[in-house]
Amino acid sequence: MAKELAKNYCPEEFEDRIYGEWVKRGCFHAEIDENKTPYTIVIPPPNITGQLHMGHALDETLQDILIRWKRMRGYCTLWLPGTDHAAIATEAKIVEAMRKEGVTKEDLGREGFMKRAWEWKKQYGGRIVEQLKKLGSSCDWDRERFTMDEGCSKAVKEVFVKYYEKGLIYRGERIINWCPKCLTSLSDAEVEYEDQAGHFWHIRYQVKDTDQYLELATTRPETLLGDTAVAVNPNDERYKDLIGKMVILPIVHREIPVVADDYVEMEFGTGVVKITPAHDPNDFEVGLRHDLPIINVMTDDARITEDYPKYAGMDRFEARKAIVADLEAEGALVKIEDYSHNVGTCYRCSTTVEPRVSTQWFVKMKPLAQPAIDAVKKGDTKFVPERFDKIYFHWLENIRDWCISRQIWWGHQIPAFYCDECGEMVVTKEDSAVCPKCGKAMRQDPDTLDTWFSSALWPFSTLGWPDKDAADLKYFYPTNTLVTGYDIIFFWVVRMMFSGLENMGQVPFDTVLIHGLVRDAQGRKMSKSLGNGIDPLEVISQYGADALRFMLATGNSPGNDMRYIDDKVKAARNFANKLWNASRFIMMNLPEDFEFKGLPENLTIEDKWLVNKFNRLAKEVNDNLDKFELGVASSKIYDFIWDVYCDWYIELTKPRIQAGGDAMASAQAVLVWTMQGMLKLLHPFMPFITEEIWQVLVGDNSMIMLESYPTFDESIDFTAEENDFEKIISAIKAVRNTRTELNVPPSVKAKLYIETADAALFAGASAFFEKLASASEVETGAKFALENTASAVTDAARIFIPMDQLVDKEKELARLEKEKAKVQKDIDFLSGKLNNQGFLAKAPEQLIAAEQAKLAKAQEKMDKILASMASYQ
RNA sequence: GGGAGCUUAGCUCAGCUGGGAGAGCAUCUGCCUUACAAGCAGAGGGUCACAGGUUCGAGCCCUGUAGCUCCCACCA
Repeated sequence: MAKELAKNYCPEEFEDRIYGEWVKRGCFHAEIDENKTPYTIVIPPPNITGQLHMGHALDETLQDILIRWKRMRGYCTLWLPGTDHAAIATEAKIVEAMRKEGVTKEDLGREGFMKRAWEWKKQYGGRIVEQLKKLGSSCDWDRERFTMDEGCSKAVKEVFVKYYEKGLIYRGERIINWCPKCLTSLSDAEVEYEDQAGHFWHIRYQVKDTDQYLELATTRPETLLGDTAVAVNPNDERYKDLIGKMVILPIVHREIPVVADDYVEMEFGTGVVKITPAHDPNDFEVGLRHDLPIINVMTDDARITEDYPKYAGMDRFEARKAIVADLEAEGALVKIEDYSHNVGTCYRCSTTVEPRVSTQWFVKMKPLAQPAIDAVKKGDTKFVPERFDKIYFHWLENIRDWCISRQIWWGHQIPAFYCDECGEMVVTKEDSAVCPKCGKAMRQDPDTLDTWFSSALWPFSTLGWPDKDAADLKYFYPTNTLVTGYDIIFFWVVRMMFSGLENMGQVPFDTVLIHGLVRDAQGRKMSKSLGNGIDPLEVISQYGADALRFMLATGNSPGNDMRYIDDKVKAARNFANKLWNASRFIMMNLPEDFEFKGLPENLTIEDKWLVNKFNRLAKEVNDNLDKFELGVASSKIYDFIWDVYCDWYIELTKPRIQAGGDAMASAQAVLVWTMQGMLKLLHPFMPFITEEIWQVLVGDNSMIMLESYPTFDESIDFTAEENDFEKIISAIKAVRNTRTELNVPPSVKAKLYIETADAALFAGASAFFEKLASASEVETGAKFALENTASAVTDAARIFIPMDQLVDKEKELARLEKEKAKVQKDIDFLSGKLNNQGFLAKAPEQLIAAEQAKLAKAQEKMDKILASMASYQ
């Protein structure tokens, strides 16, 4: 053994070094290999503004596990990394930084601002990437991309122009969601609704030339300035005769018509609705149907316009107060009720969204949505867990056109050009345009695209598209697994789906693995405002990346939220420590010149017991990973390493190691063989520690991450030996149990008399009883006539533990009585089942046989207990 | 108003296509046994939210109820 493992498990001493070695040796790089099957994951590109949080940590961990597993399974694996320009979020950050310096966007101008933004990107955009590396992410950094890099920008233009030419993109004046703080339009997906306590202001509008009033209720009295009608239901008898009449708008004293529209629910409120087409999406629709004027009463930062001098310059909420006061003064306010309603807020800054009429660019969604629906229905893409396809269908089936233009500068500028001379518009991939009509230089649309427009293309724009012959594109597309949180399905997954289908003619990935949120210990969402976020980097520096990864993978089942609990990471760290020490034990017991030659020929029964269990483990782990049950897989590995290997097998080998010679040599070989297998199985979950141990244990410059993953070996079948050896294990456990219950300290050794039909089996295991069951010596036989001994009973053996001075007859009888009751319960249960005609008639044969075998064992055990009890009578 | 998820040991959660309830932490009892006290050996602890149903058999399938959480939706 050339190198040695450090005495203590200190992940901080090797994780960075190991990562450096992987990178240096190009282990993450995907080289196209036509003899291999590709396996591709594109990373959900984190925002360049972002700092690594627990959500990323979970997302990256799951992806890295899959990638490392597939890589070891011989696939040509590509995990393509990159970052997203995060249009609004980034621009807001830069503007904020500028504000502190007293600089505005306008001061810099568009070009100056963009220059500054790119500098910002250069400075901070790499931060999150460096943080990803801390986790051990095995991304192909040679292929790192950015949504605003040259290739992605080219793809964006290509798609925009293509959609435009196909009539899938249009420009028009619509009511859109407007964020008065970000000063831009938002898509429907970017609006978050929350219940807010508010009021219902009942206001009365006078019917013109009468002393009649129409009472209506509103949650937004300030929009009254822009009212252009009042609506009632056409079937509402109460108001039928008023339809077509005019009412006087209070305060403003404008005359507006009463219109009839089905949209109005008679039962709700007073059955009368004020119609403000410029500031409410429903009212906008009503306005279209009745050809009502649209009066915008607010500026882009949601202040009242100059058209209403009394309120001009007030923001929405101030104006509301002032208008309510004026309504009251005018006698138009009837009453105020408390009312809680849904308010749309900006998903970036949480400001209340203001619906607003403006000219924007839209993607026509219906024709794009259908193929995306069909693809999932056909099973070309599957959600894990499946239930998320319902959410996906529902969203796509009810989708409205996608507003893609944003009134900010940081992003892909819309490739549309206008002629200020003649009003001509041209959409082109070129950087500039000349008016085809009057030959004048054209002005490019100042707006930029929704950040999700470019991320929608991510699975193919990053592989070289629009160059259809790009080698990466041909080899790696469609990608395989997309791993993301359920909160991103609408923003991203659906848009990648229809973009992939429309532009590539194929789904972008075959599986969408959905995970939940990582919450805090109390189950609350981690958030900046609550200050309850846990920094993954701090966790890593305290416990190591492996511990964090293992905790995230193990505590998680697809689609479900999980809580971050420090003790869980600690438990994972302890597990790493256990593995560390187990390998130290092995290495310190290997000779200097040890040469591993695989599994030896002369396996003992306990070796076969172990090998058989390992073989089954390898099968199950692969099966679980195939089904994306990562947490189940990792906990099986955990159990095997801790319970089977450390607590049993290592202890079992100690006598052989002390004995030396061939016994020792074969034990060493089996220890090493299994350790290597376990390290490989665990590697995707805990890449650092497994690599570190591997390199010391195996040496030769080999790397575990490039080894092949263990799979089920059909040629191995030691089931009989495994079952036999289980008899020894239960006997040892029974002896330990008896001794503990009788308060016998481990230091007091006793001779064991083992009465069993498997005398040879037990005789061969005497060293184990000495080592693990405090036996001074062991005698086996078919029958012993001993009195006044304690006894341990299993179905296969009755073990006498003679310790006269220690054994309290009464206590021992009581103990046996307890055990008898337990076994009797088993017998009752099993025989009840086996006497049930229905069960015998309908249960599978195999099960019946298994139950019969269990009953036989229980009965054997009962016989032995009764025999032991009899010896006390 | 629709839809989804959750409800399992004191706590946090697993539990595959239905075949006698599991883990970690916590608790109790012994152990410094020459890899590991970040450990070892033992033990206790659950009417699997509730009520029905299907079945030879239900934590798992069906129906309903309650509580919690989330998503979607144009009742102002």
